[in-house]
Amino acid sequence: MPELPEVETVRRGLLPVLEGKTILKAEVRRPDLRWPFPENMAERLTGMRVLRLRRRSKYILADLSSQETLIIHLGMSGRMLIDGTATADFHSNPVLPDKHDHVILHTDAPARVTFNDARRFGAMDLAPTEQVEAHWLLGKLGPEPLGNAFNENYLVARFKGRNTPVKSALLDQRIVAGLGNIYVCEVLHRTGISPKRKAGKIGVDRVQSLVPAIRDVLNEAISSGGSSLRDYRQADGELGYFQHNFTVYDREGQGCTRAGCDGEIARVVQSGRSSFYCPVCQR
DNA sequence: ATGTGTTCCTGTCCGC
DNA sequence: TGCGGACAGGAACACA
Repeated sequence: MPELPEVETVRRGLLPVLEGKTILKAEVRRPDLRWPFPENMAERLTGMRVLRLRRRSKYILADLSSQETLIIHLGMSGRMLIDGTATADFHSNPVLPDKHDHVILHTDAPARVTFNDARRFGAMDLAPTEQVEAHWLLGKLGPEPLGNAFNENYLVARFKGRNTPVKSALLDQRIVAGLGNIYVCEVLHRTGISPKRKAGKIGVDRVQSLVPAIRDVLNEAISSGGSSLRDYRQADGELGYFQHNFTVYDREGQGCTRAGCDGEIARVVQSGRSSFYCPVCQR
């Protein structure tokens, strides 16, 4: 589920139960996810106040009162579940954890925040807040697509001379940090660029058109995710469930939605990932 | 340096 | 109903 808009949606959903709150207890129910958890993670979280809950690319960063920052990545299947918001539940009605509930934070919101990740491609680490940007997971990330450093001149320069398909280039987190398979497909459809076109061989004006398209798609997705935040206030406690009407993603065989285009959405595999596109209007 | 394929893990869905 | 295979929103890593 998590590309940038989903991670941002999750972050916003977590704000009321984490930011400014204290972690009363941390349950670490296995030693690792994609990588081993840091030494004594439970102890280093317990008693800490979350000063600020930030996002960098697809990472959620929780700055702690201990001057350490908790780095969270959701991988492919990671979810943050919130429950126990009713005081009575929190204190007296613990729910039996699911087998994929790996880390549980009890806060004084009061709330129980559960990191659930079936495939375990997610990650958690702790780093000094002052140096967190240089953490090995974050240090090589490109600019935020919604920030000022990501602009037309930048993208033109980064695409110049690249022989890789534009699909791969936009998935490269060193070029721009936060896009994933869905939104790259959507952006390319919106700009009429074939995912197979080499990044270095796209006209300057078309490369430039990618920048506002990326911003628009991400902002629209965040807006939709924001509205879906209401879901977790309901009984199941689910957070960040993202609904969106895709124009190409997962629409193989269906008609192209572009006005006046009668193409049929195709699927091709590029470096192991599915690309969905319209062979008629994407060139 | 750059480009591509493999790998980690579990769950779900689809055809036989 | 079971079984095998394909596939899944990520990205580090090994290798040409």
